[in-house]
Amino acid sequence: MPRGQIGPVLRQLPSTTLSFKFLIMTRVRFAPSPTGYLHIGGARTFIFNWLYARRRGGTMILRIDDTDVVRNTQASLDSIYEGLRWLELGWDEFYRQSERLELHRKAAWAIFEKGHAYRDFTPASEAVENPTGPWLFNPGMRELTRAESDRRAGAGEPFVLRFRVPRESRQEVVVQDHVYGTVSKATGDIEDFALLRSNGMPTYHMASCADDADLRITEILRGQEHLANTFKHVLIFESLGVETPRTAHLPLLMAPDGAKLSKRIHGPVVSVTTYRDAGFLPHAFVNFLSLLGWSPKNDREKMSREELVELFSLDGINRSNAIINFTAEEPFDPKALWLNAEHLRSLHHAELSQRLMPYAEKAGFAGATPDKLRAIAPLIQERMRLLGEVATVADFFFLEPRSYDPGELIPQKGDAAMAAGALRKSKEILSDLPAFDHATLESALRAAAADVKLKTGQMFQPVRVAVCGRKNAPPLFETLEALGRDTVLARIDFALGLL
RNA sequence: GGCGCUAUCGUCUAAGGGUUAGGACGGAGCCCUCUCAAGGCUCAAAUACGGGUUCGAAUCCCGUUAGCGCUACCA
Repeated sequence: MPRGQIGPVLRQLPSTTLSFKFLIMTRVRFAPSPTGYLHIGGARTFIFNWLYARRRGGTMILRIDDTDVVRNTQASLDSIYEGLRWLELGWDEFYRQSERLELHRKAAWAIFEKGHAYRDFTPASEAVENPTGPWLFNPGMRELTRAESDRRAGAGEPFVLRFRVPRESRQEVVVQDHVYGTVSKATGDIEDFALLRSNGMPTYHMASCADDADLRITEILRGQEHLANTFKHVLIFESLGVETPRTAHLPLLMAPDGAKLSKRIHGPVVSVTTYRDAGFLPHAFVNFLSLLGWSPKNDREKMSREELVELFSLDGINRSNAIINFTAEEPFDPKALWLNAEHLRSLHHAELSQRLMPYAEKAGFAGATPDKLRAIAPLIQERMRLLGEVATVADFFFLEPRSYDPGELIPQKGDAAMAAGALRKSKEILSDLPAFDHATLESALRAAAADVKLKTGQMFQPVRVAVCGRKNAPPLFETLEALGRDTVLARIDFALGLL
């Protein structure tokens, strides 16, 4: 069983007595069903729950809602763990609904015993549709006497256990949602939903409510798609005789076309692992998602995990859906990219190089070590938006530039002779320099440029291209220093051979 | 179809009766500069529509339109 580590924020909180904690302790849960990969909407729901739990000094629970045996897959479960672990947030308690079925069934039959549920023997194939309004219940089943119901069940006839939604008088089910305020629905518009399937498995509604009650969940933060379900849940909680947890429904994350995010339609961009593989920093990703549907209301954008915890409040959650921007060419929201770049820039060189290692290896940088990456970290840190971009930003530190266009060596308003002249002069100067640090290099090369009457740009470009294989690169002198004299001279020789 | 929810720059959002409707990303331009970045400055860009209420509406009310969700023995 995977364990989430408890974040440092919780450990910093003052400890309270057990009984005091028990009374006010906030308990929230993220309850994915393992029927697909972890997508960014799910990740955001997890993050909001986590932030709320940490803010309140409460408990974050991961509960796998796996009551749909037909659609559950191990691959999906693995993908959820993988995605959540990458977030580096952790969780405090873990449950699987499939291990708690007896609890759910007991709750369902308790509702039945109270007369708030009934057996429906209508075969699934005979379900009737109501073209003019909503389907509410199958005919003849609500009225079955208890004796008749018991007899048919005893005879082995399959049935679904349904909640008996009150229909005698007009009633309203009222929900006080933290985000959407007072929302109500007439019982006349709520169908007799299922509690137990004919195979004896609890439905989502039943399992979810029974577990929320048993786990003493205090607040439910979940996607807005569940807002309409909440009326059913209130009915269940009331029938169970327990208090309904307070709900806060989150506005949904949508695709740029306003449609629901879907892997089938929108591709891998909706999967959390895509962000990881591209080189997002977990806390930058958390920061980005936290800003979708929530605002600290003080114009803060870049926030550390600790700042997010400190600032998080249910009051800052919006009611309208948020669009996450991506295109076929650019799979990541520009703001996500910007935030990641911001967080990348504030990393210590040691941590940056550590985080860079796997991406350097993936890029095939043979000599890449944490030490070497650390040495070049200051040169590439503000030139990357994603860790994966190390492949294109730092290539020449590890691989010999050989395939560039020799024309690139020729500076503005110059010719091959000028480029060759600049390179020869540089080679001469660089060979004799007593030291090879960037300050020495800079003054020497500037003096050399004046010496041969070249503008600095005309002098430096040939060297830069010879050494980096392209015109756009990190600062020249620091780069030369990092590469070392032998490599630099060899590359200048190679370039001279191209001219 | 029925029910529920939502509507501020392209996107994320702030303002909850009185603001030149603010910020950020992205875009454009300028500056800095050995290139690229980063940074600094500037510009363009929004209250869906129609009615009310009010001295005054992005803000409150009604309607329209649009979008989203629920309407399963999925979650």
